Amino acid sequence: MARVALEHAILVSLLEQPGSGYELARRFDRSIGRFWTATHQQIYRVLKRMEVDGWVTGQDVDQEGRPDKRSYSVAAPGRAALTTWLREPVQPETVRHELAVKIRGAAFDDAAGRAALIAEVEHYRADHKTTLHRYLTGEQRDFPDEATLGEGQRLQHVVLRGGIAYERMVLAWLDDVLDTLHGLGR
Amino acid sequence: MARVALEHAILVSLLEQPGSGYELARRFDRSIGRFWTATHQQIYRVLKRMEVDGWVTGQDVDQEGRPDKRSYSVAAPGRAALTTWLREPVQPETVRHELAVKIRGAAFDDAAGRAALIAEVEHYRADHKTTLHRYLTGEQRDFPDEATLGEGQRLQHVVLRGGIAYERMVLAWLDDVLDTLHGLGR
DNA sequence: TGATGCTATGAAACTAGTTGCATAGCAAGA
DNA sequence: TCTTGCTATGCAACTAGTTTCATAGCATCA
Repeated sequence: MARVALEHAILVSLLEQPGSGYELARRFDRSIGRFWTATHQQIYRVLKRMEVDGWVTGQDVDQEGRPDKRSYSVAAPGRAALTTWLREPVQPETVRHELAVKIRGAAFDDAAGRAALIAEVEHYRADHKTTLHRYLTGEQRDFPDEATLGEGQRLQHVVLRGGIAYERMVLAWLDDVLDTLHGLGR
Repeated sequence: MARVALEHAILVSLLEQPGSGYELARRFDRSIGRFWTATHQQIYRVLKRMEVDGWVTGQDVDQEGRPDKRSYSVAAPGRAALTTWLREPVQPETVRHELAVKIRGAAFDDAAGRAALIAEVEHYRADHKTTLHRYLTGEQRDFPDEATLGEGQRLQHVVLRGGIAYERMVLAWLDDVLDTLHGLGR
């Protein structure tokens, strides 16, 4: 994992669209969540540090009908830091796939555990199916015509296509997993 | 991410085959690395904790031609802890995909940065191609005939098929990414 | 008016994971 | 003999990430 990569994910998100910690947390649950996850506590803490370092500037915004917020945008040093980081070598992904551990672990559990795992896999599959539909809906909405897209949008689109390909791959694999689990009893 | 999931990944690995911290670290770089990564420092530390907790038992093994080692195997409380964990709900994966951040970040860099990114993507692609070939070679070696496999092996195989599907998906997506990046200049 | 729920921010304590360094056995080859 | 390289284990310091708890504005509805 790259050092302090969350900072850089936040810089990209704020360059695409300035916003508050709360808004960033929601993006990290949605569009950015396709490739990065973070809790709101982590985001607020890192934003403070970035503001102290001069990477971002924050200003309080009065809102009607809801609490005030503090909106951030990227300052020149932040943009310079991002450029430096962009040119560093990409680190290999760190993989931590709990379900795969449980599948291999099922070899050391009994029939009841096996049944529980099948139920879990089905639940997990339903979640991924929902995610895929959300991505596809978002794709229709945000990228209807490739020819009219700007460069930033094309890059966002290709990342989204990665998310879509990932979800489709997962769904196909989970079918394989379910077939395998059902096949064990026989 | 599940709480203390590394312990459980170690339990599964030790149930499949007892071994030392060093051996575990290598497995986590190879077969287990398909779905979990950990450094040797982390593994040694967690193994100590697991031994204190009575989850595993370690014993020193004299070796000829190489340094002595401490080999661990799973004790009854560890096996019980694993069973409990196996039946807990699966947590959604936490995604941290640095390359995706960099691709979206490329919208805020110049032509030189774009060229550097293309080189990085190509390097990254070569790594994944190597990984795919390693998986396919391992599959031929370890799972030549599905009909003769035991239950544990079938479960290991379906996890490996997941790794293979993942690598194939990544390679196809990286081609899409490269096309997109090349298409920006025009 | 009280309950619910979303928006909005944050402190504190903890757990997990990384990085750099250190040590040592033993084999093979220059 | 010296160097290189793999096997084998570990400490210390640090950074990243999670969990729990707390606060407060404002809208809606019962």
